[in-house]
Amino acid sequence: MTGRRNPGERRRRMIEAACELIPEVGVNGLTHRLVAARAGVPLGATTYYFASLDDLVAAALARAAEVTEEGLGLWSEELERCADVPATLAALTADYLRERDRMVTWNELYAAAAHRPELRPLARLWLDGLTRSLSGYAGARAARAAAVFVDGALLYSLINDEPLDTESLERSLAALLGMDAA
Amino acid sequence: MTGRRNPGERRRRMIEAACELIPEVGVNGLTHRLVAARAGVPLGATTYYFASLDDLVAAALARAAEVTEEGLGLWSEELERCADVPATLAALTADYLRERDRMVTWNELYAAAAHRPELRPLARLWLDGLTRSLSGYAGARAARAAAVFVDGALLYSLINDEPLDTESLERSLAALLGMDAA
DNA sequence: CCAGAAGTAGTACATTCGTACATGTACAAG
DNA sequence: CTTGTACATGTACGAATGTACTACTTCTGG
Repeated sequence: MTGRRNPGERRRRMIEAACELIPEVGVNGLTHRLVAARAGVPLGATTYYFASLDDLVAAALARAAEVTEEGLGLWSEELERCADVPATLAALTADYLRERDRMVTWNELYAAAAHRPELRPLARLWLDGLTRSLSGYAGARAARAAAVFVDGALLYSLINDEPLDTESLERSLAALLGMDAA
Repeated sequence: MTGRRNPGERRRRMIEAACELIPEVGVNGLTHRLVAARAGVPLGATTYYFASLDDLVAAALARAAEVTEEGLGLWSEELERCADVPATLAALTADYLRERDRMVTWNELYAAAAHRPELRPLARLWLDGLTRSLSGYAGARAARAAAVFVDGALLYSLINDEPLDTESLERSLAALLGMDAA
């Protein structure tokens, strides 16, 4: 059923292969041949299913954004039923920062979006979504500030062997989310 | 005097050209020919002065880091003689965020460092330096948290047309820097 | 003045790339 | 069965790239 003749599956495999490759070689390191080899499809398939390499890259980044949005839904649920929002958010962030491939992929998306404006809405999904999730527990400014801090922590984890510890995250997020009260 | 025969000058010009090009085409978009054309030198000069393209890129990123470090010195001085640290830091950051080319270049460095560990010390200069500067006004944790937030704001400015406003920055930084007191 | 080193510049080459294309295969509709 | 259409695949090609190389010029130390 998932054999040769299966357009949807093939397309999905190539996007998945591209997603795997982005953390390894970067967005600009992607090539048709690399994706084809990883996906186990002939070179021609990559041009048959994607009008250009940019399209393939965009599809892969869109898929990565989709995965991130799913994760965001889980965060929302977790935050909703927890007692201590800053502590829970800190714990979620700490776990997240350990998934290095996701961090690298997301930063690649940021870098790509900096050069290609059409990718910016995609890049904004995470920060805007997190801000919206946090809006239930703090003012608009505080929610956005906390989201910005989480993104800063992402960047930090990229270039430091040890990401920020959970306690630092918790204290910082508590300070930011509570800043309207002060 | 700065005419044909002037090795130091030529090297400097090529590095400067590479720095100019990074915000335009990205680190991975750099080529010998692009740098040579921008610097106004023949192609051969780029391989005569740099063992490989990676060396050229590394030299350009090192130069960008040098410029950033100089800017950091100015921040330190400004913070030292000001009355309100969070407000001053917020104002400095707001100005900084408007220099889009610098933001893009710095994010390119982060992305490059994520893939090439030897660049990480370079990428850490800014965040570590800022943390050190702020250590005079808050605890180690708070100083680092504020620096991380500033980096988050950098990322935010990359993908949003309007960077964070000064007031948001000030409130957030005040909350983070004062979090030990709470 | 005169080697040899250092710098300059143009060109060549193997490789890799994105993409086009010709050919072949499977399958649904008539 | 025939035919048209979507899918599959191998190959080809022009363009661009990193780098090596050769010839030439300028400078420096003896």
